[in-house]
Amino acid sequence: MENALEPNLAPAGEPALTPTGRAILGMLSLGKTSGYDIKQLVDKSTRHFWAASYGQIYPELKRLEDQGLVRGHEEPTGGRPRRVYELTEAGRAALAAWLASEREPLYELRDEGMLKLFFSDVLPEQRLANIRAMRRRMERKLEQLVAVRAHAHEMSPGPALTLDLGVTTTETFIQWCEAVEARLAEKE
Amino acid sequence: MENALEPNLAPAGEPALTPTGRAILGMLSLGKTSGYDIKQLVDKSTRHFWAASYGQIYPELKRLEDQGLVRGHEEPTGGRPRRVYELTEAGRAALAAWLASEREPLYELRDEGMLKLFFSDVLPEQRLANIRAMRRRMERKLEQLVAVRAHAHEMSPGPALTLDLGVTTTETFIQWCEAVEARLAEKE
DNA sequence: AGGTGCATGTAACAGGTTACATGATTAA
DNA sequence: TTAATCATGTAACCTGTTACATGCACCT
Repeated sequence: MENALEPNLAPAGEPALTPTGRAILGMLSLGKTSGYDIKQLVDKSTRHFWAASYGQIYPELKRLEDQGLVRGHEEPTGGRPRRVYELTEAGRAALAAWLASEREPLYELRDEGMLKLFFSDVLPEQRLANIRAMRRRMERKLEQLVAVRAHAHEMSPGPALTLDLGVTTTETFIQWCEAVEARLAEKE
Repeated sequence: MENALEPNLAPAGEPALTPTGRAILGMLSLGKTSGYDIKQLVDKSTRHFWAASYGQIYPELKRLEDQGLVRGHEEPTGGRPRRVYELTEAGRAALAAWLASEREPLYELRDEGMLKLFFSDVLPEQRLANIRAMRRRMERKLEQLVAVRAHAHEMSPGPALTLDLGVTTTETFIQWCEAVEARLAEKE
């Protein structure tokens, strides 16, 4: 009988963190910021493999503060309210514990383009168009990744490596599409 | 002002389909089966880019039947109940409409391994271990993909191409890991 | 007699998105 | 003055997973 642990069960004593909670702690390790800025940063940097919405970020920051992992204080910009958060010592420890944890990391992919390709025998005349559409999407993604990489010189190893991996796999995807497109177009 | 359409809004007259509903219609295009068999097939074939659980499949089959897109009837195996579904004409048309649709396909990725790499500057001594863990996971995935590919000769183009794309990108991922691991190990 | 696989289904939960509400600041 | 951007937050909704409940069939 397998003694299956719950995926997010914290290892004795450590606070339970949601996946988004972990991501937010990570973002705060890059410097103290507001919920709004976290969203901007996510959209610029990790969105291709980890997205987040305001509806998730703001409540999560509150929960993290309740757990003592982050500390927030008001830093209004003129009359415009602004709440800035930073990691506490406990938060930094929780972040390090996560990074060192050997628990199977969450991996979830839902790719409708691939699903369309999988079922493309039903409508073979659409197959080439589907692959072209997938390639175009990947080209857009590559463009954005490359645009961010333009700041590579100011990047530390973590983000730089992640970005490079993204670029490499995206390029492979595009090359595969090009090769298959050529093969399919030839047959016509 | 952008006139943003709801993602799943059906193009006038066509039945609204959930993402899982589309996947189920696709699976039924491969032949009539039961909910149980759909789950087995998904786990064997599309799970790396499109998973499904019983809790989703059974209610969805019922909804699809209510919409007239599939038709189910009892086909017990001895005393063991079994409900087998097949596409109706309307279902086949909905499937074709989906495959031909130019709506931006759903793409969702949540990869905690990448997130760990992104924040690895907080705990640089774990970086190499994180990358190794990612490579091991990808090697397991590749193994499963290759195992399915052993039946490639009996596969039609759709599944075969999808599988090939999966193998190609996974191999690239692994090669990237190997290269970076070598670079990091050298520095130590 | 007992374990594994076949087979169906539901209820509770978790996690996340979207749309909405609100309002200040800044640049055109 | 008006649009875009900064900034926070919530409620309703959607989608999906997990755990559970049930029971037959087959093999050892």
